[in-house]
Formats: sequence, C-alpha cells, structure tokens
Amino acid sequence: MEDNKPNKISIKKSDDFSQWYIQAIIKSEFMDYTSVSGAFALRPDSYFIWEAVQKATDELFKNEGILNVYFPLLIPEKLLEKEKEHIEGFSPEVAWVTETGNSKLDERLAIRPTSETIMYDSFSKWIRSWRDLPLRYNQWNNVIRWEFRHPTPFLRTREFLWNEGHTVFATKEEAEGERDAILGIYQKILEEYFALYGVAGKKTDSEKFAGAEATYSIEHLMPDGSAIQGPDFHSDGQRFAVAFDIKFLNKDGKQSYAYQNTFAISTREIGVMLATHGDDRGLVVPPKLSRIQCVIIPIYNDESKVHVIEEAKILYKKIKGRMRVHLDDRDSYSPGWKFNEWELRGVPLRIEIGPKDIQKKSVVAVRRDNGEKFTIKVADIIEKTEELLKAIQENLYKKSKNFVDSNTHEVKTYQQIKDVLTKKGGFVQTPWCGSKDCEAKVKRDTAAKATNMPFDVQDKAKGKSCAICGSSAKFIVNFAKSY
RNA sequence: GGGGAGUUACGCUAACCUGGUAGACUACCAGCUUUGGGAGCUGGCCACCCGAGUUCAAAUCUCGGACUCCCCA
Repeated sequence: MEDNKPNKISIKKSDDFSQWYIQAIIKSEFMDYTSVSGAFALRPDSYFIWEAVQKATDELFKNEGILNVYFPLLIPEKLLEKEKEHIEGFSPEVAWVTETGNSKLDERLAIRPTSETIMYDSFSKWIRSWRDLPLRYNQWNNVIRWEFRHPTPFLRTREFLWNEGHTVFATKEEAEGERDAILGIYQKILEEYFALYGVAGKKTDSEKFAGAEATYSIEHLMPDGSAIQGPDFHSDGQRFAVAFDIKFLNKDGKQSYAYQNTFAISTREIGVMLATHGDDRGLVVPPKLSRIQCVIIPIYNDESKVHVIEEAKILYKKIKGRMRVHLDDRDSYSPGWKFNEWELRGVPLRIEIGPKDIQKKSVVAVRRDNGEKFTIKVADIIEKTEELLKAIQENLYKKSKNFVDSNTHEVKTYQQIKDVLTKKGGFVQTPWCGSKDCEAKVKRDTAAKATNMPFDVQDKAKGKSCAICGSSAKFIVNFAKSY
C-alpha cells in the first residue's frame, strides 16, 4: 500500500480532521513529539513561522511605542498569590520548583503560567509619578500551564511561546484607548501573515481572563466547526494595581492607582493556520510565512541533465534576491516524488523546468493552494511569481473568511441554538439578555461556550429578545463548541 | 473529572489467542540502471514502551506505571 509511506498522509481531512491534523504536521516535519508529555518540538519550518510572526508583530508594537523587556521564568509563591481571582484561575495548572540539588527551597517558585505578578511587583517600584506613565512593555517568552485536558500540538500545549504585553496608564480612558490599536495589530498579523480571518469581540463575564475586568478576543473556527480562541486583550482596570500597589502622584498631587492592560498572541496561531489552510495532500503555508516560498524542480534525463541543471541554477540565481527560493537538485528522487514532498510541506509555489521549457524560454509554475498551472516566460519570471505569491496569500485569506461567514448561523429561537450547535457546528449568533443563567443553560444543554460578542454586529441587538429567556436583548453573542 | 482503545525499526504492520529462531513492506546507507506526478535490481543497517510477577523459558500470560489516541462531562 502507498499509505505506509512515512511521509504520506493516510487520512482525508474531511474524514477525520484530528487524525489528519496530527499526520499533516508531523509528516511534513513541522512539529514532533518529545519525551515531555504535552510539550512539542517546533522544527525549522514551524519555528521559521514563529520568527516571522514575532518580527512583524514586534515592529508594529514598536511603532505603537511599546518597549521589550524580560522578566524571570520563576515566580515566588507569595507574589503569585497576591491577586485572588488570578491565582484561583491558574493554580491547578501551575508547575513548581521546590528544590535545588538536594536541598529544599524555603519558598517554592512557580514556573510562570503568565507574568503579571512578577512584572507588576517591579512596576510598583518603577512607577512614582504621572510622568512615569504610560508605561508600555512587552516580552516575548515561553510559559508553562500544566493542562490536564489532553494536549494537541500547537493548539493546546503545556509549554508555549507568546508575547505578553503589559501596559500601565494614568487614566481609565487612556487604558481603554489602547484596545483598538492592539486588536488592530493582531488583526493585521492574522490577515496579512497567517491569512486567517477571526471574529473580534468582547468575552462574556464568565469567560473572561482570571483577574481581568474585561477580555476582548479574536475567535477562530476550526475545519471541524469548533471554535478556538486566538489573540486576546484584557482590561485589568485597577485590580492588579491595588493588589501590587502600583500607584503614582497625579498632577493634582494626589496618590492614584494606575489602570492596566495585558495582551497576547501565541504559537497556537500556527496550529490554527496549518489546520485551516491544509488539504488532503498536506499543508498549505501562506507565502509570507513559508520558509521556502518557491521551489524549483529540474526535470531531466541522462542526456539533458547537465544542461537542465545549469539552466535551473541560472533561474535560481535570478529569483533568489526577490523571494525565498529553493532549488531541489537532489538526484536520487524522481520529479514526481519531489512534487509530492513539497506539496506535503506546503510550499506555496512550484516551478518546473525541463528540456521542453528551456527550448521555449519558459517554465511551468504550479500554485499549491488550488493546483492551477501556468506557463511563464523566463523573462517575466520575477514579476509573475511575485504576482502569484500575492494571489495565493489573498486567496487563502478569502477562503478562511468565507468559511467563517458561511458557518456563522444567525438564529432567533432556543430550539435553533440547540439544533445548530449539536448538529451543524460553527458559530451560532444570537441575541442575548446578558445573564449568566442563560449563558450557562446553553453550555449545559449543548456543551458549547459563548466565544465572544462580535463588535461589528452589536447594533443588531436593538429591539430583539433574548433567544434563550425571551427578555429584551442587550447583546449579540456567538456560541460554539470549543476545540 | 469519567470511560474506552492502543504502544514491535523513521513509518505502516506480522507473529500474541495456543509462551520457545521477531518476518514483510516503506524509509535509511552503498553500488548500478533510472528521472515531465511517489522508478528498478543487488547488498547492508535499524525494533518487541518501562517495571515487577508467573515460568526451565515472556513480544506473547498477570499486575503496576509511562506515553499516545478516541468518546463523554
């Protein structure tokens, strides 16, 4: 059977999505298991993605005036416990360092599940006057959350990489004013790099971050119709400021507590992206995030070999400065074998060059996203391949948005909520009175959670009644099963 | 949190029920022939998840653990 090939996916994406996902990311050599349960190795092609995302996001943060810092991995227990809701939210998943060598530590140290507590302890020392504000810091790091639900590569891992932005402002207005800028940055990264559409909105109170006053999120839909949370932004209000004594003398000479925000994007996004764009042949990586954007495959026989490789090298050099190109001149594999391999690995564009092409001074280009073939004159190669990469990037985003749009179901009755959530999947978008009871009822009856209240549809709530209890609606909320 | 299935070489698997030499395909390495959608031949390399028990003898039977996957809350 062909299926026993180590680098061939034996399962269709539509038949069994989670099996397909694991096979696709492991056989393409993007990710592998390690000896630590729930913690995975990011291999070069996926770490490349993270570096590119980091670079692009970091630039936008810096334009925004946010500065990078680095704080310790370890957090003393008494600091972690300072904000009550925060520690309650995290304590089941915190990993602890309790000894060094053979001696026990007097106070055990938490391995950061997130860095609010260790950072804010310092912030309280650094902030004295209104002139010290705003303070807008960010760090790129790893965190550990010892999840007990079973781990999934990229999507739910015990260790992951992210950015954690932590900003401090003098007033509530200034703090809240940061929200759209940050969510805008994340939306831009998602659209222009990951080619992913996400639904931006406010989390319900029961789903917000432990310790925050409000959480805003961008929510994705996975191919199986379940939702998964993407980047988020938390308005912390003054809760941490009070717990950590972050206060300053304002212009009137009075002590005030500061207002804070936190925000993050993580390596989970890579998993959402690979899951979204991939197909039965393997991964499809958007051009902006692909380590190799264009692969050249020479096609020759014994007689034409020297000449074809020579021409392929000339082509390679011509393209090299303009995009990330790779010449696959391995002699031991047939062209067909190479086609399959690069398709599995998601390289967006393939160029074939053989004796027939050389004669016509052209090459054959094949798009990974839709399989379309083009004959391109060598003279136009740069212009045309750049065009194709751009078209692929845009097409992937468009497909992602279409998928979310066509799987978002506006409903008015409770029966419809149950039907869609239990039978179809996708987002259920519905008017809601805002009560915890109604939200909990849906969760109990369908196992689906409120993902968020999308910003751009809130005006639809006017004059509507809550689909769950019938009283007047205050919000439009999305429900979905979570991945 | 509850239940179920599984783990043999890089991968997919055979032998397990009925205890006794771990076999095939693929990959990998070498050589020769090949090369427009996963080429062929020859030779070679690599494995029983961990621990305890039963036994003359354990991949196989029993118990415990680790890990992976699935389903339900």
